[in-house]
Amino acid sequence: MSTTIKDVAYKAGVSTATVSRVLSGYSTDPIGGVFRPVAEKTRLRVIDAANNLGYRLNYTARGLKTQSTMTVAVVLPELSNDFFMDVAEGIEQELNICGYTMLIASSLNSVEEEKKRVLMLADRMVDGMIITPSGTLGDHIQALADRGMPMVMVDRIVEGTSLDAVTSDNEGGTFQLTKALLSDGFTRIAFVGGEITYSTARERLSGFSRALAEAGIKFDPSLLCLGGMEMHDGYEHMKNLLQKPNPPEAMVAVNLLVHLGIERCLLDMKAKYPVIAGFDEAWFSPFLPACRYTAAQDAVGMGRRAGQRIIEKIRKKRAGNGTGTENSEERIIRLPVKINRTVPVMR
Amino acid sequence: MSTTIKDVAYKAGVSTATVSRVLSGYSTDPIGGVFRPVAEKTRLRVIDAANNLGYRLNYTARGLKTQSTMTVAVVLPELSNDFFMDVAEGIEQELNICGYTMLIASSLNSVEEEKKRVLMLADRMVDGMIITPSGTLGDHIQALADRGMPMVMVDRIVEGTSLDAVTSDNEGGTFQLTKALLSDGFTRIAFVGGEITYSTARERLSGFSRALAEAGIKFDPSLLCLGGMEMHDGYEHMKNLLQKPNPPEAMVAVNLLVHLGIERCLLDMKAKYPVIAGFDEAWFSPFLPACRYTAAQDAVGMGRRAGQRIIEKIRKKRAGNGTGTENSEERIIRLPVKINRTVPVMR
DNA sequence: CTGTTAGCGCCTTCAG
DNA sequence: CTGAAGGCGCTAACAG
Repeated sequence: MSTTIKDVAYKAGVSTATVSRVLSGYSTDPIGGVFRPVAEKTRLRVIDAANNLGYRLNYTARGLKTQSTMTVAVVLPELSNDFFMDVAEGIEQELNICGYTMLIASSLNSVEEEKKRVLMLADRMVDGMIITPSGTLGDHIQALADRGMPMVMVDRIVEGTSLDAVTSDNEGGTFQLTKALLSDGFTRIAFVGGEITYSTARERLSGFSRALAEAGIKFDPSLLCLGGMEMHDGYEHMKNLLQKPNPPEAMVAVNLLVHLGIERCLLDMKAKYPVIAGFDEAWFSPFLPACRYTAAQDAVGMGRRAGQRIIEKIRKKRAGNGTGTENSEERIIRLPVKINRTVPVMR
Repeated sequence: MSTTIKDVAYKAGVSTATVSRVLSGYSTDPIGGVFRPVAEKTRLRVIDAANNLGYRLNYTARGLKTQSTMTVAVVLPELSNDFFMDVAEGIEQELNICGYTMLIASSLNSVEEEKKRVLMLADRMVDGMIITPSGTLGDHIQALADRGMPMVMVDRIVEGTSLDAVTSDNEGGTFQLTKALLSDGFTRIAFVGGEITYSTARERLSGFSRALAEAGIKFDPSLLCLGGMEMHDGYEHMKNLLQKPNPPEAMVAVNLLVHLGIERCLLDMKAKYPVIAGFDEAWFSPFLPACRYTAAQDAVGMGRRAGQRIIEKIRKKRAGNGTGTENSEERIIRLPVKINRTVPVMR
């Protein structure tokens, strides 16, 4: 097969141990990083031999020995979703800096699939795992963490687990979004979408309620349109609202997809536009006729933080002390979101 | 550490060899699939023991022995791009069916990064690789393939390699897109965007030219705005076009991002809209004021085909005969694209 | 400073 | 039908 450490050893006239030493001792690899005592001329001979033979270190084999594969697994709910892919991009950036590789899988927003994928990945001897849980149940996640797998959650949080997490200030963001609408003079404000199995949705709803409460508004329950995080959910909710005697003047959309569904429905129905304040932002937000405010998340930043976090935990684990679950730092990082007023072009 | 085959063997009162046999012999795993002679009651004892101990097969270790890790690597130019993520989704679906796991990495559209990532992944002992090349040079790709790595290209093609590929009918799609504009009566049609290092861009340009030629139009070279595949490229090109004495009446955008840039520019400049026919389609296409036609690619389908293809090659390789590069079937699969007329809402 | 010796967890002849 | 033994490619003591 491929050329191995043995071939290099033979060609350089040294033992495999020596080859291994120069390979890991002098590498910029974060795993070793320490200077290993190998005579300079021996070292050069080895390096030469390796280059001539086109030798490449086999990480799988090394992993078997060192119990570390320099890979971390990422389990996301969907791949074809800008938001999660920005998160993934951030994670990859950070991992890459430290020489880690990212293994990615999608849970398709199903807890069952998630379980399967998580196990599959764990079987691949990954060093750690970053996950956006698809449900309210985190038993399988917690179980893995308890077995010693470094883990961090990103975006969505499962309460009752002891894992670290990186997410956005969902509550605060929605609070501000709602307040912006209020100070524009709107009072009949609907809240649209939100799968309450996701922490993000719950937190956003909570921010909305608080803003209304603080403003002393008594809320019309028929304006609470919970359920769903997808485009068609927004569409359906909007359709229902339009059929009511007294539709809202403004609305808060739980996320971008729901926001888009609403916009699309308004188009189709040729409805008089209510104003929308939507969580998430996209470069095409200005194209959306009803869009007035957006809450921009730093998805890439979230990914990066999650990446840093998992690396910390992996290192801490290797250094000896447990899974790092017991660290005293704040366990949940919440990144601020930025409220923007959409430039009202071409209404 | 984790429970191993040894523990299971001990608990079941058999040898590790026997455990291994039931594990791989009876598994639905495509690797083995063959019946191995183990007495039914022994088999059950082993299975029992494994379950009790919560045993999980270590794929890394197995890989070392079998030279097969049941993982395939996917190298894409960007992660935060709907199109490529749909492709990835398709790949994952197909791989998953056969028990393979997907390792993903992004080349950031840089050949240098691509090289690094490709090698990194190869060092992880992946069974095969699917790649969307970032450049015109495919030496590193071809080299890997020659070393026996099953590989297939997706979306973009590097000529001069002997690899299989799955892509869209870029030429035909753009041809039709252009023809649609022509039959609407437009004659001054610009072609905007297109990194000629990418086969997709070259093919699309070629389809455009053919349509014009067949219609007997003599083309104004100032309407050829080559370069770039990103939003800002579309923006800049449009800006330039608007400053010319005689801007186009219609335009073909090389892809979605460029299309969006154009739209955005038109908005900002409050320009009288030319009509756009754009390669790629999105659910928000109807929101784009200038959009008249789209060419929808089946990205998920492309991914699936690529997934199937790589699995075939991996199997063929294992079955004995080389890399499968020499198969007689058509090497390049081109999926048809669908031309749609955008419903002209709210202009 | 360097070579020898054991494995990491699993699979696979080769004998029974 | 099953067990013993050797090895995949690499690293980690332990001796020199």
